[in-house]
Amino acid sequence: MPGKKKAASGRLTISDIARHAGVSTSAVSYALNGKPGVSETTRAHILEIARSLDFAPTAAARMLSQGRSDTVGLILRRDPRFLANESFFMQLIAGLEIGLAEHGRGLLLQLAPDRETEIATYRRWMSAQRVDGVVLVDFETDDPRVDVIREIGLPAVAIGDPSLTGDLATAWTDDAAGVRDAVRHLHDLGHRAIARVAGGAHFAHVRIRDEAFAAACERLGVAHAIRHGDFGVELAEQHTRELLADRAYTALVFDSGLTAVNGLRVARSLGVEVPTALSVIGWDDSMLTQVTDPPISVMSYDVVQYGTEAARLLDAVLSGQPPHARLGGTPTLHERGTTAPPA
Amino acid sequence: MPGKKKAASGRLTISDIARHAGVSTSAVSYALNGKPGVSETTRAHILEIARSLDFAPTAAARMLSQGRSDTVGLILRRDPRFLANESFFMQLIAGLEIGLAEHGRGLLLQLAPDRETEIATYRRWMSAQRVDGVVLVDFETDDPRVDVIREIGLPAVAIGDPSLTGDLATAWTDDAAGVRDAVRHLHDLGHRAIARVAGGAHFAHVRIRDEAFAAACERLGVAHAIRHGDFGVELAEQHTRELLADRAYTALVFDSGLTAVNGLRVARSLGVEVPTALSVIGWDDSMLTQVTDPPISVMSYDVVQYGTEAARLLDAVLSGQPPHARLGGTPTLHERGTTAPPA
DNA sequence: CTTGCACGCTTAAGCGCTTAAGTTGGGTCG
DNA sequence: CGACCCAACTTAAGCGCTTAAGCGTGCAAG
Repeated sequence: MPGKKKAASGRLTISDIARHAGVSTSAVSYALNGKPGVSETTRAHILEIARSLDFAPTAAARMLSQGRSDTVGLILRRDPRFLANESFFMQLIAGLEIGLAEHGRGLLLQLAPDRETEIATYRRWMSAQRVDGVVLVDFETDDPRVDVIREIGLPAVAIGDPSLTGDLATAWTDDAAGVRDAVRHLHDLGHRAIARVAGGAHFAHVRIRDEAFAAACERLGVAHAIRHGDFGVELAEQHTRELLADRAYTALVFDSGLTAVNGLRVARSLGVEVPTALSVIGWDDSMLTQVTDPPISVMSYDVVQYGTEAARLLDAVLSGQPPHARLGGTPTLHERGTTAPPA
Repeated sequence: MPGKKKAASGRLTISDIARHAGVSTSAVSYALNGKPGVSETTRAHILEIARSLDFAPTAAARMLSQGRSDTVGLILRRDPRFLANESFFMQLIAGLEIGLAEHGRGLLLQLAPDRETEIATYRRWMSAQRVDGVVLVDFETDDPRVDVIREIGLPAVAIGDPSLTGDLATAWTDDAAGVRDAVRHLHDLGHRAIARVAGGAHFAHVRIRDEAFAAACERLGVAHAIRHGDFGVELAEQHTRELLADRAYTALVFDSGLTAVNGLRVARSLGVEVPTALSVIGWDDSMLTQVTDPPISVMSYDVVQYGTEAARLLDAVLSGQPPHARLGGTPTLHERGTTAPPA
């Protein structure tokens, strides 16, 4: 009988495996971690025993001695009920998971009510070594997190435009190119007056789209207007009504799927037919924009893939590579039922 | 000058604090954890130093010596692109966070492609002590996880109907009561033939709603039918078309918000006016059902609150209380624009 | 004036791993 | 044939915390 000392009081440890295999704990450690120090036959023997006993090394002990937690943190700083409407984050999380899984890392998720709490949590995570790195989302202009993250030296990858993320490693999408495409397409259809119903102006990606939109319109000689809201439907609805009041614009470009759907409804309630009297383009592909009648033409890219790229970038940072920017996707126009030549 | 021995090579530890305060590390530990063993003045002194140095004890070291990880695991076993459409999960996660935060616990999130991977992850988490407990969602009839969780002794809280979760602590919503309400309301309006466009039949909550629906209809002498899909729009659309083909039913009750929205569109495309010729009720409140024209009447409850209750229940389990069931909410009908007396 | 004991603190052991630094024993080479 | 070396292990220290046990001290009770 193998066990002779400890009566297996509680949980399986590396020394239980060592005893069963008749070797020292360090041999087991070497074997388990694929490091040199044991012969191949011994290694196989140890692995077999570990497998048969369903052994997995205690995470905390590894963390403590290796100084790594194999965990990556993500803080979402939005109202929960809002978040739920943004399929973006769920897809992003899914993508992150895929990328993180490649190195066996887990994702620690946290919701924060405000910026201060978010930053305090990064500090706490850093000093407690709770995570090896973090993923930052929702960048604003002059985002305070850039400095904080550098100050505390927390490895991070930013999801946002490189113009906002300072010296952080950044996964980005070329929103500007997407906006240019949308405007060009509408122009090609014959539209000469296009308005943009945007999200919160403090979001940097909104500003970037704003600029690209204005620039593209001007280059093509298209009349244009921008209204800023907060990604909620109330403000977007108000802006849509205003923009539609004098029928000055023949196309509306929205900053989300939700606001586009709402805009479609508002237009119809005003007696404005889509797409014959008005073209509508939304942002971000989701079921939401596909179940309307007609289904909404949207700018979109593969968010899951984007998340995976971000995770890989973080992995590069964690393995010591200098931070750099990586393109995670370029939005393209998916034409469905809400884009057509103006009346 | 305080520091005299260690030149603070790397990270701040409890002994740095001890040195600064002129006490032993155990005194610091007692002080930090609010335990007896130090005088109040010493405690205040230590806390002040820790605060000023922005010290937080290394998570791994605490975990190792305490045998707890202060982390709770959640595995979502759904297609990412599907998940994104279910605002339910984001709201649930938000609620869980709120409840977990009450005891400083974090949420480790994982996506699993299939049941086997999910179960394997629970085993791994358990033997690695990666989490203190888990939250289980998406129960099926004869769910294999009930036995596995008991077998490995992983503390858990189930989110689902108590009839499915065996001896697990369970947070549930009284879906049956909600369905009864919906049927009664439609009956009161004058409807005498109601159909239900349901989600996947292997989901237990779908079965529970099925039974409550059939029972309620029979008690009231209402003709009824049920079609099972998969929570996707394709099947739901097909079923909606079939059910509407001979105008046998004057009301349709859907199992989600998405399918209800889609159903609304399908009805309209068939020339069936809502709510004059057809009443529609959806499930789960979300922006989605509010931006349609007319906005959809839904059965819903506070999912965030539900999540918080679940987290508190898990806390009870973790503190040794025997598992029990806790009602997290009862869906009620939010009447909006898609319910009216039949023509 | 002793005994006792509660208080406030320190000492030291231990949580379960990793890994640098030995320690063998067999093969190689001069 | 002895010196040497390398592969294959073991020993032991250390990661940073918690906590049981120990140890003076001061004060109340006997």
